[in-house]
Amino acid sequence: MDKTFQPADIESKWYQTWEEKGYFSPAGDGPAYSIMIPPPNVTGSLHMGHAFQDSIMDALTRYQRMKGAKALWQVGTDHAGIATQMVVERKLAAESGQTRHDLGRDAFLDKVWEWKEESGGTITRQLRRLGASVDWQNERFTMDEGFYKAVQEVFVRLYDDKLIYRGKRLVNWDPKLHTAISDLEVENKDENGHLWHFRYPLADGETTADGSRHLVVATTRPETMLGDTAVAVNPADERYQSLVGKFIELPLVGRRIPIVADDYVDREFGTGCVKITPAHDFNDYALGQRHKLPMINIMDQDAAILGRADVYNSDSSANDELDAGLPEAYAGLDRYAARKAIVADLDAAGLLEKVDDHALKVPRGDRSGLVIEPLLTDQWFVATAKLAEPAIAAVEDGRIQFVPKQYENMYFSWMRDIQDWCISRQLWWGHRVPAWYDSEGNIYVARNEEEARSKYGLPPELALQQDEDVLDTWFSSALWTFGTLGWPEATERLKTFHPTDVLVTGFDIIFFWVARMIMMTMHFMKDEDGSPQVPFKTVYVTGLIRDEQGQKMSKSKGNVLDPLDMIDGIDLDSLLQKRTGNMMQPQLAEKIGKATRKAFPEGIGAHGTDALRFTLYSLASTGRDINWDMKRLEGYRNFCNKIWNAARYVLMNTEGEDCGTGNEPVELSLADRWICARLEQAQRRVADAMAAYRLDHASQEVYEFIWNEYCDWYLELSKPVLWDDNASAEAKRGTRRTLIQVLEATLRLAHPFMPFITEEIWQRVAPIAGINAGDSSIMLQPYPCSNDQGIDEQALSDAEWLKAVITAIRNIRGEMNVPPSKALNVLLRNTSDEDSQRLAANRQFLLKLAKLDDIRALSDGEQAPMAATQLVGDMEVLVPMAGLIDKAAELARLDKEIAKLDKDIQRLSGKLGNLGFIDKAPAAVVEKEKEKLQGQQHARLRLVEQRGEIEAL
RNA sequence: ACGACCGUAGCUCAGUUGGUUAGAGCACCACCUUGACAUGGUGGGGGUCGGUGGUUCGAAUCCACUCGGUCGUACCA
Repeated sequence: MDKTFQPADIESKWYQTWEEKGYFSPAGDGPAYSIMIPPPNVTGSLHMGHAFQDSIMDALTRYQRMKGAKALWQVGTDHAGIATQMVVERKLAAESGQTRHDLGRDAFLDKVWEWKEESGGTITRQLRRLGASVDWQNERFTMDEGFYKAVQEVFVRLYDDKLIYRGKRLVNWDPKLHTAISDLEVENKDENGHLWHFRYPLADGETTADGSRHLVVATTRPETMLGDTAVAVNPADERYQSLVGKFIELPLVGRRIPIVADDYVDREFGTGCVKITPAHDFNDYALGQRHKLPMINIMDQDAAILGRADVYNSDSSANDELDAGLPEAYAGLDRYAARKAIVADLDAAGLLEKVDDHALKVPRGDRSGLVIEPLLTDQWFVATAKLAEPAIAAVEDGRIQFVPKQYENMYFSWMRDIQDWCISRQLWWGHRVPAWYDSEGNIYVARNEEEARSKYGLPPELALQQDEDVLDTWFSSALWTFGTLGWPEATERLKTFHPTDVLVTGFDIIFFWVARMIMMTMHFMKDEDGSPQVPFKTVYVTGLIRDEQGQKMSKSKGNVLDPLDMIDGIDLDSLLQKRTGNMMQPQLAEKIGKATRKAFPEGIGAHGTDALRFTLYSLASTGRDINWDMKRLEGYRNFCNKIWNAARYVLMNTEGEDCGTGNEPVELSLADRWICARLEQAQRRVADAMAAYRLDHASQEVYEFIWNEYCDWYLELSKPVLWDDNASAEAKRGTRRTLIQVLEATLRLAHPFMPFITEEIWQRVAPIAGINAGDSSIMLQPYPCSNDQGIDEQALSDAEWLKAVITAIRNIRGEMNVPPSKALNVLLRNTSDEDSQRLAANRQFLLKLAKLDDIRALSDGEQAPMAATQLVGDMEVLVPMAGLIDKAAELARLDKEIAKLDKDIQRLSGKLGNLGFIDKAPAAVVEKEKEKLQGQQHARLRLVEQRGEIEAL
């Protein structure tokens, strides 16, 4: 074995072996356990957040698999409609200057599929590098044929159940992407704008209460005034009460629009008069519905002003009565150009009262970054109210539980105020809406055209045209848990693995995905008795991985870390290239380059997958964001190296030796019994941590056990036995057996967290430990679990004594600057019978680990030489000072100890002097404090005595 | 504005129902290349647990207020 652990040498080898042998497929007769991977974008690449979540899922899956479960980690990818289409469009533009319209729908889709084939391997390659034990044989893609079938099925059934409808409604329109997007895809950003105040002339010679001939309205979006269909005031506002029902002469357009009264209007804000544009503002739309106002759409798909408006009644039917004419001057102008022109024209007409600076929230599309335009369009919607009810109930009654729990509130707050979900997208890449139209616009929804004809009894000669739109990507991912398992077929997989056990995901997609999955699943998946099935029993919500400064990682900030770079390492030049090459905003490159050079002057070193994973687990306290820390990654790489070297030591001492695995007689030392007891404890703690989804605690326990117990103490304690020519064969055998068997079990304990290194070592260790595993794998071995026999408490407390004596001597050495090379003669004073027994049983350990020539108890009445002292309980550990220890230094050391005790004694006696404490605290607590005080006082007495003797020297 | 979460050592984080001297890793200081490991060993220093007030015999932990940060929702045109 190499002297240092080289992860690159072993990782791909083992992954390939596991995959080839089919170890990732669910197997056995154990209880089913399943996790669905949140499908990453098929053409994307994994970021740290994926690495985090996937590492967690893999640990859970490997853990359950080893515990005997028939474990399935379902893998797959998402077609990511808008994102993927945008990438291919950009690529097309760069390569040939063409748009998708130049190519046409079919040819364009071919291009997308080509791109998917080309880039789709990135994600799966990365998953393999992370060690993900996913079931590759059943990998799914949201656009594969079977999945499309599920999507169509759901659409048709929901339509037939009247839970999907088509309607002309106000939606968030992205003028760049030319598609509707959902509320969730809109980000509201604080921006500085203006508030324009316009004078709207009153019609028919009316005047306000104070004699003015116009009303003043304020707006942040002047261009929408072309579509105004009312001015609203508060019904209780006496300034305008008399004008309600009267009319305004809309400037520039000349339309007569009514003045209406509505509680929505805040009397205090601005002038208390609001212009109402139902076709271009959500609040106005709602108000328009209440007052049955017509809706006048003045913009096209690019958000440019139309020459003629589209006019609708409040029920969305076409309105032929109102004049659809718009001023020619603005036709074809972009909304911002139109804004400028309209403001100028109103100003020229003397109708601009004032312009104020105004901070406002601007809705921007999360993909395009453009300001979203509320636009009246025909779209498909899911009526969510009915679907939400059972979905809320499932979380309320605990059939689905969020970890951590606080996210349930987030879920409830959204679900209880849920809006209908706009599911159509004006894209080409996605699941095409399974609806057909005849020339009159009648709608026929079916799985295909044929079915549409038979279902609706349409004559063969009637021409039908399929809907051009595709469905929101989240519509298909909402079916992920059951769609991946074969639904709508009643497959064996579906029966076995649904409902799934746990969903691991980020809080940012609770609304996008989690909530919708719950709604869809509960509507379509039923038990035999007809009660709805939940998609998963637990939702484990992870936090975000941020950079060292707590900033979100993003491409434009240039602070993104690629998990593979943590694993393989990357030199500075390549990292710079990666971060600044091919940027959407090249002007940021310099700044990013500088920051990158500063953060990674040497690039990034290789750390290996196991170290990366272990770091992620150690930071995985539930639901909390993580500020990524390279130093911790290094620490856990060192941990891997520690394991590697511990194994080297064990192998050196056990390979080809008699390890007693054939049930030969053995003699077990205290160390042997102790490490077994500690292993038992560690197993219990890991099991508890896993049950509570505390992977940070689980990994911490593994770390502590391996490094601080097994390596720091047990391996050292094994040396005096193995290297002692006088030790019995039984003793050596017992130690070898313990060494190898504890290591073997520990590897299994650690395997879900660090799959590669544990496999590599285990393959060599297992046969020596007496396990006949053939060419099997650690990942198929049973997980080490508690033996139910109770823990060897005697061994634990004896070992504590042993460690305390050794530590006491080391402490004197350290503080007195006694070189480690100098062997000591140590005396023990005031020993109890137990101390004597422990001394006799562990003499060799003490001599070796504390580097002693000799250690013995003082006999009765024997005078002790001048010595430096440490206490272990009541026993004094004496290191004679002659020639070694300087008087002043020992006095100083004792003073420090005494001061420490004084502080503690003061605190304890204060506590015990408090009558309230004596009266009210539980007797056991009081008793404990009393004992503590006594012990400390005792200790202090001895040290003071000792100090006096030394001072008198 | 409302709500949630967070604020513990220089840094990144633990600290489940209130009860040893508040822990870990990294960083720091001193010593040590000893036959698994210098990606190491041994010893050590370092925190008034954001602040104030309260409940309690006892508060990092519970309550109120407050400051700072993150996120979400709602926003008035």
